[in-house]
Amino acid sequence: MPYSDGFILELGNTGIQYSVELKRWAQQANLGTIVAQLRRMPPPALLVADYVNPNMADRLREAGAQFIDAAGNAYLNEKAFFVFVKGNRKTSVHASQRKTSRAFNSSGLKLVFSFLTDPHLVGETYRRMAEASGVSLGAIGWVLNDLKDKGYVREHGKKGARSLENAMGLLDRWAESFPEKLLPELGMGHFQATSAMPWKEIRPELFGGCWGGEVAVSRLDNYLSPAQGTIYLPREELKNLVMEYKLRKSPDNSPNASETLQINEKFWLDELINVNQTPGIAPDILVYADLLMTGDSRNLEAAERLYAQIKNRIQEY
DNA sequence: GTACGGCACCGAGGCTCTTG
DNA sequence: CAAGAGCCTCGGTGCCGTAC
Repeated sequence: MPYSDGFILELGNTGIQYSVELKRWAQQANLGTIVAQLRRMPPPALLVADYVNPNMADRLREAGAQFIDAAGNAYLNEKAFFVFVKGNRKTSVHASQRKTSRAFNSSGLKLVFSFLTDPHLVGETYRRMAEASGVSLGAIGWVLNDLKDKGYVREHGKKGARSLENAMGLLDRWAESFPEKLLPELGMGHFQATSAMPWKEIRPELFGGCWGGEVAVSRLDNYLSPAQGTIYLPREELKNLVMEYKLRKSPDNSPNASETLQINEKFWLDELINVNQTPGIAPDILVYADLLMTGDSRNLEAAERLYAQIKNRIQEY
């Protein structure tokens, strides 16, 4: 039985009806996204995945997110029953084979990012999209066809005018794939700042960059005081920023101390995307993805408020 | 003629399997 | 268990057919 955006599953004869979110894989990086999606569904909500690893199982349980997977792992916690199973191995039989999805690979994610930042771009030509997103012309067609298949882009009229459909659903898919497929390509390393709260001193906008994550949301939304800084910066500016603020390279596995900065490549172009963004602050959807990725409960709350703002912005189109 | 979208080919990178 | 080879997937380049 479908509801607006998913399915209802009734469990045996218990009379309990779950809203179901289907995930092909459930990796740690996606924890925040998954929990946020489940919270938005009519309770009780259930994650159905092909495989949940033991670490992920613990974290989902801590977050109160119920799940079952194809390898026999589960966390179900309703008044009538309690089930927690973890540690069953993934097998090739259980894992559904990965279907290649052009729309949510790194080039697709860049293009979708441009669409969500400026929905008008969907109606432009392939060449304009390529220019604005930094994705090659040849890749645009693949991504658009995939988006059409999945129902996120619709063409209408003889002229083939395009528009975004279910933009918030697209945002969910984007925020979910971003940490896994695009972010690993962007990381330029962790750096140690000289002060304990480097975001008070460092101004990435002087180098064409901006703050993401907690620092960004703290400036959009007074509620959250940042604990960790993420900067998006053009790759060629890294040396200049490091020299200006006397940053030291620290190991990638270093603890999340407040003076530790994560610096990522800024993959979009301000001039080409029509962004109504605050200077020095990353586009809202990127901040949203950054917050979800942490899985931290205060960040999830901030992300929910940001989600509402993004929804208003996109619906104005 | 020009701008547009589709498509085929190619190179790079990553993953997996096998062998020592 | 480690290292190397091979395969597969993905994204980019560039060309071609078409429509205006």
